[in-house]
Amino acid sequence: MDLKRTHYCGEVGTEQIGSKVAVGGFVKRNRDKGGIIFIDLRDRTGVVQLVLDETVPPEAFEIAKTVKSEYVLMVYGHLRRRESINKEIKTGSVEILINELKILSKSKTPPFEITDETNVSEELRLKYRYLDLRRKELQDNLMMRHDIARYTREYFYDNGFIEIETPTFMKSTPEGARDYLVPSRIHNGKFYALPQSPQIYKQLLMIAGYDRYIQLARCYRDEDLRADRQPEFTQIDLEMSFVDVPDILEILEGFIAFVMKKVKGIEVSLPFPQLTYDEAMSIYGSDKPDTRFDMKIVDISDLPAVKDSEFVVFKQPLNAGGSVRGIVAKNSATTLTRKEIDKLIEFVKGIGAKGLAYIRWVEDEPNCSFAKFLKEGELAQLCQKLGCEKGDVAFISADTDKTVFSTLGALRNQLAEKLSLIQDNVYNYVWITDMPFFAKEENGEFVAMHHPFTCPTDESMQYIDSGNVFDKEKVHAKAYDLVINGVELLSGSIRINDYELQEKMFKALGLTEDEIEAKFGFLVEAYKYASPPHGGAGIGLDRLAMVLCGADSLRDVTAFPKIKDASELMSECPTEVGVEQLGELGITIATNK
RNA sequence: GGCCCGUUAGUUCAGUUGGUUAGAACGCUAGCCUGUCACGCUAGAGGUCGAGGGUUCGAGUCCCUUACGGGUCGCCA
Repeated sequence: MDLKRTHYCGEVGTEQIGSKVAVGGFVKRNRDKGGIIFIDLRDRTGVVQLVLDETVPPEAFEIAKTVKSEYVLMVYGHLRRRESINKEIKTGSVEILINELKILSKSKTPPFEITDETNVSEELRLKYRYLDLRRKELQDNLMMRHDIARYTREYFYDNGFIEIETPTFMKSTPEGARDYLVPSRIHNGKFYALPQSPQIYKQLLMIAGYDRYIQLARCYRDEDLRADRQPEFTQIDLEMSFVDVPDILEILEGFIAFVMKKVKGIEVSLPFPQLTYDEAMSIYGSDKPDTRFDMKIVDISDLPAVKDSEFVVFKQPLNAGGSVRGIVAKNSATTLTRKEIDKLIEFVKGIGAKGLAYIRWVEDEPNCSFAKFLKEGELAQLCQKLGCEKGDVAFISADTDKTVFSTLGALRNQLAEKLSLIQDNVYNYVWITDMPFFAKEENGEFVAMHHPFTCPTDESMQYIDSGNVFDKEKVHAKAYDLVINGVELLSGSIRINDYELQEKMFKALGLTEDEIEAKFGFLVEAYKYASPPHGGAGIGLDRLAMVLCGADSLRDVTAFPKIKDASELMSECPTEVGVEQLGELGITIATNK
């Protein structure tokens, strides 16, 4: 059988009129008019119209009558101009007059129609993912993802990076995210871990002198999913020697600009703005601020109306070392009715706030939820400080700094969505630098905010072994995140390349000598053989694709994604395995639900 | 693990204070149709209302439990 195609469906045009063509594809639609039949044939490039009338061979006409949606056809014919042009599709001015038509494969009636626009439930689409993937939207997304991967390699190869594959079976080091474990058959009772990132291996590559490394690395984290979090994902992983923070930011900015130019045709102006972590938190209440809209947080703790207030909601947090801060939603007073504001208050309660004070200024006078605690003129002062004018609504949060920031940060995003403050096709970039090294757990223990190999800033060194526990909160790291439109797209740092400092940091994190030796002994040992200063980053390829495709979920840029409980609706994995298989691994299952 | 939302035909949905035989559109099946392209026309099939229990003379509708899906918090060095 001759299956050789001369063209893709979407690639025939007026230039080929008169020529013989052979195309294959899926039937999008069969419009049988009785004496004339039109079939829309689709492949990954687009759609072309086939036509059969009394001039074509009767066998072909008879077969065409039986053709249904999603059948796979191979057709041969002549390309000709259409009588009436369809401006909606790329190939709308031509059609193929059929000589021969073969049904290569028949299809059951699909559970949903394969259309460009769909409102079918995602559950059904994921169950029949191979059908969903026939749709243009997903094909376009996966093509764009392919382009991103291709230009990523081009950019980094051209900048002297070499691609090296690191193991996906590695030693489990249960710090941070939960590892996916792989049992060993040969070593019963022992386990490999799948990498959460190739972090340690790439550092070893710098010690080995490979200087500039890149890998499109599959990474795995056994944590609960979100729209922007899959248990397995791809990281553009890179590491460079003989660099400090500015050198790495430059290379990374260049990369983003290159991809934006190649994939989206957008010129990006460099360098990107930078905010320290502390600035980002106090201005936007978030370490991944969406800077496409303003709505900055204003600290009003010092105003007499707040500082000297008898309002217990303000008084109590201030006495406990917290603060009172607010944001203003401009021109929102008519949209944000009392009912809407109540909903927003419920929303912030859901994320840990005790409540929310507000000033709503619709008519001549502002309406304030705590007016009875204000003295003459204080409301005007409040409004002035906040920047709240007629037509605006101001929201005020009073609590610990941490809660105030998370409340207003989340509220800010919520308001932007409610008030449609975000334009399409706008990309805003911001570096977040000088991250804290330690994060305090609820039990009071300190863990590494980034990872324990992150180099502290020069100014922080004095606090590391000062012996004062509170100094730990002052230690900042040479770590940076790039945030695009409120999405944390990449994260990186300069690493510690001095084994003595590394041991010190491990100890500051509460690891004993024995634990350090057991978990990271080989890494500490490696650094004893000298290492150039180095650092790097991991760029979320999936998230980059999500942002560039304008998708809301990683599922829309992943061919076969997992759902919330980390299972796959199509194959229904994970599944149980037989006792024999488990026996070989020396595993017995203790509990069955 | 907590909280919130959803589940009615193959699909997307409607379904009034609880009241006769649960509807529509698309899809599907059959027939007709020589310029359609969201083709058109005619006819037709298609439902344990997610599951279980309860209240009631009577439940798609009210209550409880549960399953499944989504969002979010915890979690994600």
